[in-house]
Amino acid sequence: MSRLEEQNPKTQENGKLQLSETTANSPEKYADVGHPRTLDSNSDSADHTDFTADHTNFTVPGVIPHCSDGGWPGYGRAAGSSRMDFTNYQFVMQPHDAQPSLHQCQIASHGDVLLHQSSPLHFISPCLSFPNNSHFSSLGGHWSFKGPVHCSMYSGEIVDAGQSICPDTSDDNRPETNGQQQEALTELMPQNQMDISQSVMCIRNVRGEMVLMNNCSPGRVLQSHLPGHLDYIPEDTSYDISFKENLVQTSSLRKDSQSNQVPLSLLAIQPDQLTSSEPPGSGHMFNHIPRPFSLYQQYPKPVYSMRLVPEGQSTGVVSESQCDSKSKKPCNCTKSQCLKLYCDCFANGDVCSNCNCINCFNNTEHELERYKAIKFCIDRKPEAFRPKVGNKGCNCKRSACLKNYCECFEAKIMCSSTCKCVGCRNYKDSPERRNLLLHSPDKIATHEKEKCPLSCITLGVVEATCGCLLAQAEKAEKEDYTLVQAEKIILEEFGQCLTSIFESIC
DNA sequence: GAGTTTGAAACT
DNA sequence: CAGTTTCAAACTC
Repeated sequence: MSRLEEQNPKTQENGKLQLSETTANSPEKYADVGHPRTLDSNSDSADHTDFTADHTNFTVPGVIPHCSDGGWPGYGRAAGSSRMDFTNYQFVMQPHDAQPSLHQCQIASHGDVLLHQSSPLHFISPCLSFPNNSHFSSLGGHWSFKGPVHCSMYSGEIVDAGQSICPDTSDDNRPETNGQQQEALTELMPQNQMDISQSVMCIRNVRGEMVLMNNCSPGRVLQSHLPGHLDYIPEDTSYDISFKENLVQTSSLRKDSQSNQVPLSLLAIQPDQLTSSEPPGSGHMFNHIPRPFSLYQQYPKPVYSMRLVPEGQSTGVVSESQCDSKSKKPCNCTKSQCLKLYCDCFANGDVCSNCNCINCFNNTEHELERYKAIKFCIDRKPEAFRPKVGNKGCNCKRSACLKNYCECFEAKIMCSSTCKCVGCRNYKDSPERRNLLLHSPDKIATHEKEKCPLSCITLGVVEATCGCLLAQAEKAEKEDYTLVQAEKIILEEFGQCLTSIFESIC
């Protein structure tokens, strides 16, 4: 339930609000903008890439322009919004017939995303080999959404392209369990969906960030033999190396990698806003394991995290601290082996770390068991790892929904019509709730945030808006729009989204 | 820290 | 789907 709903209750029944159906982030609201999202990678549209004569430098018009002022003429400046800061960014490529140089960078250790059949968005992403017969079968040449974008998509669901970085299958250093692991992973993947075990995905997390994730084995070294590899390496960290490495691959969505065309949809990527969950030099910077998503606590550690909102601006959904892995509460499981949803770590897609659990299998040492447990949960309940709060509602009977037993209260949201609670006092005008908050200043701080008018800009709204913008970007690409034309329709779309949001607020 | 309460998850 | 059991977190003392 959105804050708008909370502010516009129709009736109150049995201590529970009956709410208006008109919301800023309702699926219906954006249903008309759920354009089919198809990137026709096979199309031979105009070459958008501008190469210099020596083929050593190129910029990607419409994707990540190399702007002299460090800015970006596209997103971020729309409708008077604060400009997202972009640093100069330039890809450097070698001629295709040049001896490929070697990049080495560690990439994510495992799969990060579990797709399930019920997910509104499915990828179709065959892996294709590079023309140089490299063992990298990278870069699905074609990707598309199987259906229209569901602008009301759940948090953490995949909303954008996934591309593959396929590891060296002859890697002798692969852990012995990898075969089993791959098998388990394969079992996890429904048909017609991309092979997440060998993939890089671009997803949007609950904070409105675009997050690329890949799925390789721990410590695996990716040796890049890309025909168009990156020589330009920022000084800072290898994260950016990884990012660019993958961005180049991700950018090469065409079957014909010689075309060097880059989908306009990659407009969403903002390289200088990358964040990483682990510090440089950690030696295991991407050593994390597959994890589904949840609304609270920790999220899949991104290999590359690209914010869609300017740094420092919250989506109003989850605070930074909530997402900080360091803030993850340790579990105390004793009987579940931390492989059931009783375990908060497991339920949140986290591996146990610094927990007090006993006989824990939710760790990197028991990946196979963990994979199977995840599969089991998803098989039984496809939405098992989806955000629960706001989608399911609580079922409290004795706590009046005013204690942390109540998931809604714990999540600092009011109960909604989706809840099945009895004797609920967790609604807007509840005297008990008000009294409780008055006597708990710490709770006031968090609960009162809900009253912020901007709180209606929920994750759903952000996702819907981003979906609309991406749809326009893809449309522009498909129809061979010029950069100016593309920017125009995207900005117009953004304006319409803002108008819709504004109208919803008012 | 031990015991109790609570509600979600798991099971039947 | 409903009822029961299991489980771990929240809470109380």
